[in-house]
Amino acid sequence: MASTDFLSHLNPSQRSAVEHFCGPLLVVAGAGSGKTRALTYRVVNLILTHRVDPENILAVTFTNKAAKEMKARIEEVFAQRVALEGHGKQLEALPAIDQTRIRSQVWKTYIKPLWIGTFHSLCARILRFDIEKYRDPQGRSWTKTFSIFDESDVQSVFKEIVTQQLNLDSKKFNPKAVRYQVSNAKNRGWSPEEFERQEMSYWGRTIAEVYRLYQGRLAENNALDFDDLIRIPVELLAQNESVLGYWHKKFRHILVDEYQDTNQTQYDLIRLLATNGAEAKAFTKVPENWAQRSIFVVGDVDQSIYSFRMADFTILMGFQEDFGDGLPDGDTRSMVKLEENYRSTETILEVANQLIELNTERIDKVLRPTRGKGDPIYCHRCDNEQDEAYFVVDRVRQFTRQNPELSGGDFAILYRTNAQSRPLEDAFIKFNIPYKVVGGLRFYDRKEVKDVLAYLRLLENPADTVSLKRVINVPKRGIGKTTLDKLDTIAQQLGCPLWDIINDETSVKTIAGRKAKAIMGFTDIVRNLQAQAAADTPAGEIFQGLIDDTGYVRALREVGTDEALDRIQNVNEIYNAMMQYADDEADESLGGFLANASLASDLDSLDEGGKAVTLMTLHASKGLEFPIVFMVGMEDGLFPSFRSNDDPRALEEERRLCYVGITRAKELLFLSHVTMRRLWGNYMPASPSQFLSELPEDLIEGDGLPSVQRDRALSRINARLAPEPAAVKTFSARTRSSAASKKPAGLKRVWKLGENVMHDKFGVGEIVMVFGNEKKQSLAIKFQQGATKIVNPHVESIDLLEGS
DNA sequence: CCTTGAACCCTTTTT
DNA sequence: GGGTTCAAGG
Repeated sequence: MASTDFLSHLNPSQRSAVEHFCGPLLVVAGAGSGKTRALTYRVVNLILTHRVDPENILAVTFTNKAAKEMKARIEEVFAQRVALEGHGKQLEALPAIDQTRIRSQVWKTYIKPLWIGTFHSLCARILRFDIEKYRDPQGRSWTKTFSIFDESDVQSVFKEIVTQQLNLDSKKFNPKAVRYQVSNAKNRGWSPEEFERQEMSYWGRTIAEVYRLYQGRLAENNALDFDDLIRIPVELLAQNESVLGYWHKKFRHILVDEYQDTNQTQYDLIRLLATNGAEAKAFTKVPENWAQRSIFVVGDVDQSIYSFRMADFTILMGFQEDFGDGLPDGDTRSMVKLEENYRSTETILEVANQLIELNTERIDKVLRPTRGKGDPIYCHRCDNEQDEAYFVVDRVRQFTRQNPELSGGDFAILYRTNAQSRPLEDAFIKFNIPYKVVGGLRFYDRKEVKDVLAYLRLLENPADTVSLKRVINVPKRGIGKTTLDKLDTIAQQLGCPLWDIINDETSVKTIAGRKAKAIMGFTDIVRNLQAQAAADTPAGEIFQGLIDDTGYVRALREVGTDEALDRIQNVNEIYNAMMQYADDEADESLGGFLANASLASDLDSLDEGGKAVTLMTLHASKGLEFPIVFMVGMEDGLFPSFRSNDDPRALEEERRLCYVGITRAKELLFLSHVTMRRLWGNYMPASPSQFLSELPEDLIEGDGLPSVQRDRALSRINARLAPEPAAVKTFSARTRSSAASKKPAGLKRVWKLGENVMHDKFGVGEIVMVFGNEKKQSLAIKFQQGATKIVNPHVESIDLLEGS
């Protein structure tokens, strides 16, 4: 077989994306159009056909999970080839020992040298080589053993600066809001000074000051946050020609997935690497520049859902101008569109297409179905979130009962906010159905895991005072706040890390008096373990020593509660994670493991197709697919979020998020909303999401859309799903008089201020505010019962009262 | 110094 | 409703 036989699995557009060799290429890839396949095969093709050395390839993925999958798929292609060429057989037909040998050989030759990962993990890797060459504008520097602060570390630093160091009014300067501003500034590539220039007010000056102090704090701790992980390489490449030259020369072929979700700094990084520092346009103007080099980006503007962390899809939209030939679609050689969808039924695609067409900021593109029509979308209206959870569980049970080939892993429940998982979890527990929540509390966010990791970080990086403070009295050693404050004050006055103070016997004795012994007990343990770490002892061995010496597990065992035993389990799990990392990456170093752990996310370990039903946010679902998808909580204010109320661009992003959710489904899609939702303890009325009224009615069944006749809905779904007796009876759909009395859609009325109205649930009220335009109105109504509510007249049943 | 209970945020979305 | 933070008492 020719060396390009693997290309036969591709359609013509995919094939032209994969076979493109040098120069720039933008791949506009709709949901489910096989872009992962295109990326994977492109890497294979570069190596096989064009003889590109794997170590010259840089592929940026959006999640660690995607990186892992991509490596696995590339490995699979190569392993099959070696089996065929070397043994004349399919890999599976060979003895197990040969399979293993082939795989490990392929891994070593082709996979390990590839640079595949997220922006964050790849940058962490670059920094572990080169961070010591970096100086920030204040002349500060970091060492290779830098810590990566996670979000909660960062939050606590901000809180300390805002409320203690600067003593600001936390009403006006909410530490979280300030942190968000600083993060945004960093992702735009703004220094504190630049921020001040952009926001010339007391507010702006104050944020800039916090930003300055925060950066100082990071430097003192020899630490970086997630934003710095990208920002510092960018600054380093911009300030150091030889470092830039090295990486530019190394990464000849750059691939970026989910390009619509890159932000300014990430773009700068890619640009610097690709062009050796030149502006994109200037670089492209000289064709020879691209002689042995390419930049290949894949994305879909309609799936841009991360603008809250400064992702900017106009970067993708500018690619043609930037790197490309800028020619129209028919003539361009620097853009390919993948529009054939292999994932979903025609119905699902039609619904998705019609929804997303309401957005104004897009690249024109449709998803063409390749599969059959499929079943209608089913939209259900529930009384409250428990009712909704039971609806979901009910359907899952019925489907799995009637279709033995289905397992829990074929179902996904998607929601807008993490907090929505609770009622769903309760229902799954009650009916004893295995489920898995993605996101929420990460493994690495658990207290006991953070404690152990803080110890480990301290071994690598003694300047990490945040970690030091976390563990100095864990388990309890009688080192309290007073003692710690005394030591900390001195350290700050001397401008040295806290560790340097407590590591000096004399100082400790002077400052801490009778607590000195407790502190020295702690420093002895840490010093001993640090020596091991410095001698490159494998991470696993250090971990064991740590657990023994600190008595961390012993203390938990003494507590003896179920919770404590769980924690011991999680501590053991860290060891497993270390072994796993050492295996996967052939790296036993503590530093490697720690960097990896800081960047790990819950999604990485998600096992699709397992027994457990997956519960997650719509954001987390990007890139995944499931045969059966439930989108719950389709209510105004929740989805779309109330924060997008008066911001059209934010609303478009919510709509894209809805589009992402819909296009996850392969076979069946369920939508649901509730009439009453519990918020901070008390029930609030909720009206159906405006997105529901934006979907094509003729493709949707069920009692959830006011305009859809219930009869038709019930007949179809009930015909397929036999009714469940007993336990599920309490939540089976019951006739709602209000649903039956709904006005037909299309009868749209322009509502005016001051009109008196009758609402079918809340009674008589007066319109006190009108939002939106004639096409899409929402009303603030002050009801006689007292409450004022914002309602959507297109989906709520409202009548005008005579004489108003 | 550590435990207890009241006050107090909170719900966008995440590498 | 629920998890975290902060003050008072042991």
